[in-house]
Amino acid sequence: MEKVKSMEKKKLINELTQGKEFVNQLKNQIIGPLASPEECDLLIGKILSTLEKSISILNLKALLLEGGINNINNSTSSCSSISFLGSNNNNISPKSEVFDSSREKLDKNMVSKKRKKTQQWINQTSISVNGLEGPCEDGFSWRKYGQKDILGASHPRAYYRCTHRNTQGCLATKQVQKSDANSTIFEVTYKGRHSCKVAQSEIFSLNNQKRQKCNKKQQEEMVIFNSASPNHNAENFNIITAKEEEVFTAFPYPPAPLHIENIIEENKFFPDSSALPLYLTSQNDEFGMEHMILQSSDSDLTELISTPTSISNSSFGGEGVDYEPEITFDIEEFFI
DNA sequence: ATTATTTGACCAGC
DNA sequence: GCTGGTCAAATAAT
Repeated sequence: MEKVKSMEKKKLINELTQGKEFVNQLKNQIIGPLASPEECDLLIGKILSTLEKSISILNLKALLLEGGINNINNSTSSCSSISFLGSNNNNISPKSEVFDSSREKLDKNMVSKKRKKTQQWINQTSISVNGLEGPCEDGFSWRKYGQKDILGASHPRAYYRCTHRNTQGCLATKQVQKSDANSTIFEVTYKGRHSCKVAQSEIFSLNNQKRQKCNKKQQEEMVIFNSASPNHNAENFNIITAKEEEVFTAFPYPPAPLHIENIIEENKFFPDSSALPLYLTSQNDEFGMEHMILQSSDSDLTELISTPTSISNSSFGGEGVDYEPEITFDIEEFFI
């Protein structure tokens, strides 16, 4: 095990060193009087290749650590700003939903306005919309039922519930709020489980469509990239196939947005993911190194699923899935 | 006509 | 009393 760690560390250092070399060469090309577009293109291809390899090494390590998580977005995605956010809702009561029958206002169909403490789990995610008007589709159909200005927040919070609430009694809700720091990022908090079957089948077909699209795009990009950099065909091909075969859903190539909702949704259909984190955050150390930290809480019912942004609510994790408490993942630790 | 969104009011928790 | 979550009537969109 230690040997493997050492080898991976060497490989990573080697790749990054090469990348640095290529950047220096590119710099000389650009600054120099005889810069040729072909050589610049070649160097850019080399740099991208080394970065891809480095990221792959880090991601594979992360994947191994995550255990059952097979759909964590990678840092090369254009949604890289997405981060798994923690929740402080550990105090949510595990009590089942109980209405006070003494309340006069309650009739057969009326739901009490009383704040419910019955949220069973929360997915808090951030979605980079890359210029789109709103957050990524998550496969469920939602109906907006409220909007509030939140104290200290520059953007209002919108409240959505599942469209099938009335017809199927689906109690899933979500809150969407633009990030204060970056208005192109939406923080989406999911509460409750989807019990609607319509949504689940929609998600399944949506995910299949997205996966097919992604596959097709990957193939197209691969052809384009290979024809642009003939000297690196074999190298690049190896990277691509490794990702597709081993960690396809986690590491789309070329880097493409992977919505957190999809991640949770897919986990919904793969309930054997046994180590889903309650929250996953990223932070930078003094060297700018990004740390991915997976943490879980031993809160009774609150289950946070990481995204930055989207996933299958209802069975995400599902009943019977045990989360190990206080699992912390620091990617730098892998190399110690 | 039906469905979705907006928005002020209500309510519980702190 | 303040804040955040929800309701439901009014309004808009389809």
